[in-house]
Amino acid sequence: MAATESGKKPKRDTYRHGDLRNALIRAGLELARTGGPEAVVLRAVTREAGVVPNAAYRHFADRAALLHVVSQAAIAQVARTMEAEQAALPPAADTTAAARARFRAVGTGYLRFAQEEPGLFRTAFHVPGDMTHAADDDAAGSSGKTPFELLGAALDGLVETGILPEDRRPGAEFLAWSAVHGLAVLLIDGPLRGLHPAQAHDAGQHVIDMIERGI
Amino acid sequence: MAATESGKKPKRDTYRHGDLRNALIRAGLELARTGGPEAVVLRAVTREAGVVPNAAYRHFADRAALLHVVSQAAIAQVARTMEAEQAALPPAADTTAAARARFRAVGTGYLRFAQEEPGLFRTAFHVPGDMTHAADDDAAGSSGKTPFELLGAALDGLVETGILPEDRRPGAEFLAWSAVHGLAVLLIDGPLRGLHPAQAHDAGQHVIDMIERGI
DNA sequence: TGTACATCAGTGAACGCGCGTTCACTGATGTAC
DNA sequence: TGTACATCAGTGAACGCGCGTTCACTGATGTAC
Repeated sequence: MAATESGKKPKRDTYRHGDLRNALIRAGLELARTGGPEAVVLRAVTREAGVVPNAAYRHFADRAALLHVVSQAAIAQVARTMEAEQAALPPAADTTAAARARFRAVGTGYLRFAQEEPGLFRTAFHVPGDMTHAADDDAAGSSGKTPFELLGAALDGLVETGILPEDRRPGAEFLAWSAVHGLAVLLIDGPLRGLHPAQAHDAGQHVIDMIERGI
Repeated sequence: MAATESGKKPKRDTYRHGDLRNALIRAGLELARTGGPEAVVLRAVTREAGVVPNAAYRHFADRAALLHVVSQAAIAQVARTMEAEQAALPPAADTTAAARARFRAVGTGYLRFAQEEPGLFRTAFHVPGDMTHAADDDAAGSSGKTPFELLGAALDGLVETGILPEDRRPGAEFLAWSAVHGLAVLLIDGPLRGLHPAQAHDAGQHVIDMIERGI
């Protein structure tokens, strides 16, 4: 309605876009952020990028290929949040306390991401196996470790410091992951959705307590 | 292509259907069984029931209303599977062992349903709060308890027999549910999908072990 | 037991929608000479 | 430094699809007399 159309959408002055592939991924992340993986709709993504729908086919084979890349980027963000949680840890009294804290930070970071970015979290989990093996390309500035690898490293730390008996180590990833992921789902889509962030944090700490005791 | 169209779909000889509402629910469950909640598509459901699409509007306000009822029915099936798991328990040595076994059966039944009927499981979980409060109508033959109520009763049993200290009881539902539900998701949509049923069962028992120790 | 009539379950046709994907194109860019 | 040309990123138009939902209808059923 405004006279000049107000330039809200990215109007190019060049014929070429120049960075369309990345622009599409960014637009995909933006949509996934709000609406989860099902919101990563090819026509919406290209609209967002200020480009005609079929332009996407210069950079991705089809919608599934685009969504896959967006999903990988979301997974990288999960991993980065987990690493940030560890990096923000205060110095620990001893190596045992440090190992415990690093382990707990893995879960806390995972849950923090789920709470703060439910759409991206669901998108990250959308490609079933991808949290466990590294993405092909390394999104800016992370260690390149997957969430699963971070969890594994933290569990190794528990074993090294004698907190976790060595014979309990095998399969421990899936015990810890189950509990934390389950809470994430209850918080996002389940009966705990809408919980106050502080209460959600408490619930997370209780689940991690349970894991530490029960693992 | 066959001469008589082979009568695969339910051809009515009456003008009226007679039981369309239930037929639509049954068709919805059938579709949900295969494809989860997003497969409960109004046109597919009516097609399955051998009726014209808009006929559904005589019995449901819209697609969402139909899906909600289908979801409730799926929840009732989860509860029934859990109760069946408890009912199949061998006689226990004492009340303590009995309480433990009943508690474990809650989780085992939940996981069994998730593994055997992933589509219905996802449909049951589709309405966020509904596993925790009773459905309006009581689907044939169950106790009418929700999965959440069955879990609560089992936890109460642990407290009564002194297995679970009373001060740990509050909030214990969400610890147990998180762990079991998380495993269910990993088995259905996650990195554990495609696990051999026996291995999946083992994983379930390990998660329940963790809960018992850590709760 | 028989007839008139109101009810309302299911029909038939149509709508507008947004989707993923295809095709032939055009024109800016960067390279070779 | 200047020109010719091949490349290929993005355009424009169109497709067929299945979806949820609406409308005016029709005719079997069950009730009132």
